[in-house]
Amino acid sequence: MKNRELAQLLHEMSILLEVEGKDRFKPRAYARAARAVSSLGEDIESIAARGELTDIPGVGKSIAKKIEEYLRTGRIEKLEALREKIPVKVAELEAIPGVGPKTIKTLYESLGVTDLDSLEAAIREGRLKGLRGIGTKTIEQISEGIALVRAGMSRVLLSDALALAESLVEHIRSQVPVKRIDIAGSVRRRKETIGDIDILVCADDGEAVAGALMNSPETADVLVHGDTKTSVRLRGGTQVDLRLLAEESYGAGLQYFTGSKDHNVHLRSIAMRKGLRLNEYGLFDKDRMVAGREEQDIYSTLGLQFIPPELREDRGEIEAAQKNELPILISPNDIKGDLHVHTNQSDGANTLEEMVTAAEVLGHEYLCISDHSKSLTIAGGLDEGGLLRQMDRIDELNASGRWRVRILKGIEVDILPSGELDLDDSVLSQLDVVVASVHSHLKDDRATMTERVVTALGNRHVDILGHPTGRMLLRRPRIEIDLERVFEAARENQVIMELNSHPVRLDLNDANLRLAKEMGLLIAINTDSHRTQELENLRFGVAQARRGWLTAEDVINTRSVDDLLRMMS
DNA sequence: GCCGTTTTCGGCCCGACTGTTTTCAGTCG
Repeated sequence: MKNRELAQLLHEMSILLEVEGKDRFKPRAYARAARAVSSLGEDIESIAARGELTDIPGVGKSIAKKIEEYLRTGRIEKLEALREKIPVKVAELEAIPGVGPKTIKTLYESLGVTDLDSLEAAIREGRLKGLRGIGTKTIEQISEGIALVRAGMSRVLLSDALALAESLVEHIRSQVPVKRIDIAGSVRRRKETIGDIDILVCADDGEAVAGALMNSPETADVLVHGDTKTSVRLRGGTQVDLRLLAEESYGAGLQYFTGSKDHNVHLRSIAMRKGLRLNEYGLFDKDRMVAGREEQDIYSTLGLQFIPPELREDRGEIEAAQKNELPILISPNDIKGDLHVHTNQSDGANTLEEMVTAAEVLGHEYLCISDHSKSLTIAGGLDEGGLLRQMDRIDELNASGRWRVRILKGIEVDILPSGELDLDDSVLSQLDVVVASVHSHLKDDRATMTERVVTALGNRHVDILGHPTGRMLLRRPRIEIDLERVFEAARENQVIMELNSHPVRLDLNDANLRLAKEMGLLIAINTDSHRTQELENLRFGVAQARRGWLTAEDVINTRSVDDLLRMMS
């Protein structure tokens, strides 16, 4: 996938153009194109091959040409020229909170600052003093910002952000009476990683609410404190924005601060076309508010279905809502069982019995035990003999009547570098569910890895491809693989794609899921649990599935155990 | 540079907060 790199290049162009300062709107056009490219569900190369680059919103003739140039040569001449003219390390400087294009321009033109080191030197030598628009406060803020960037202040996992946000909401509730309080922003949209946390409140004593946040045990610093907005930094480095909203504007604020930015811009353009004005205080006809108290009123007044937060990325959800064609998204209650969990027979922490008991408490109808296979020695993978003994044990437990949960026999079998599976077909054929996964030789090149996985999918015993891209959020990138090729092979062989619910994996991602669905594939939402508590991670998998536009129909483990086994046989 | 149920030209989201300004510019979301 070259999408990410291309998006970065387009973004860099937008900043450099802004520093150049010739045109006020060209930088915005490049920024928009960069965002559009980064949220594509498909390889940019495939779109280019079909000649459909200008179908991407924000990409016109000129940017399409530059994309083609990049795909052909790996470079964009115009960007190279800009870099030559303005040799600034945009990504480094832009990461400093409070530093944007204009500041970068000033620092570069007046002081020759091009990166963190030269900026730090300029501060040390006192050369920032006296620059127009930069006073002692700003210098201090930049100094602290440099330290934050150096410390690698980064995004956090959705699971961590959600836990923090929920505990802050509880803290505020316990301190101050509130009429309404909600988590908004990317946490509400359930993005896989989170930059900062947004909390919205309607309360009689707004100052007390802000105080509760500023004094919370998690709070390290107060960044901003005004009448309607307070921002703090938590001990872990995560920023929290608290906004106080009036009751009659609460829905409009919730809509506005949930985002995404692109969704809101698009929504506002629809309002404009209807002669209305939309902002965080409401939807207005001249000065008269026509919606604002409830979020759904904003959408209905604009002639739209209510759009679930997980879809609000301006990836077609607004057009679908206009036509009344939004999918009925899967919900946690639709899930009837988990098809990928480990026990202490391989690298899990709990016994088979403990895992089944925990699944029963969650109300699962079935649980498939799928420990690792023998080549994954570090995880204590099972060989054929060990697996057969586990299967006998499962038969005994199912027969014992101790649980309502039906235990299914499975394995997470390694896909070897050759594309062969790690266990003999004669044993695999006796299992209910075979999950096949790549755990080794993760650095195979794209062609090799694609061939390897496609070969594995050709084994008739494989039911599910486990964590198909192998990525670990904030830790390691996805494997190099042609997903479309893999999806085609999966369709031919009737293999199901896993949506691994572990908060670090969430693999497939939202865009991949949508592509898989469009290509007619079924998805299994599994937890890959290694301990009983992780069975509850289904919550994150379902959220990701919703971001991928999936309905209950698209997901195999919304089926009863009989239907499930029939579909996988 | 992009885009169009007002437009192929003339617009381009908008408000809060901060700092450095004596009336506003820059950043952020």
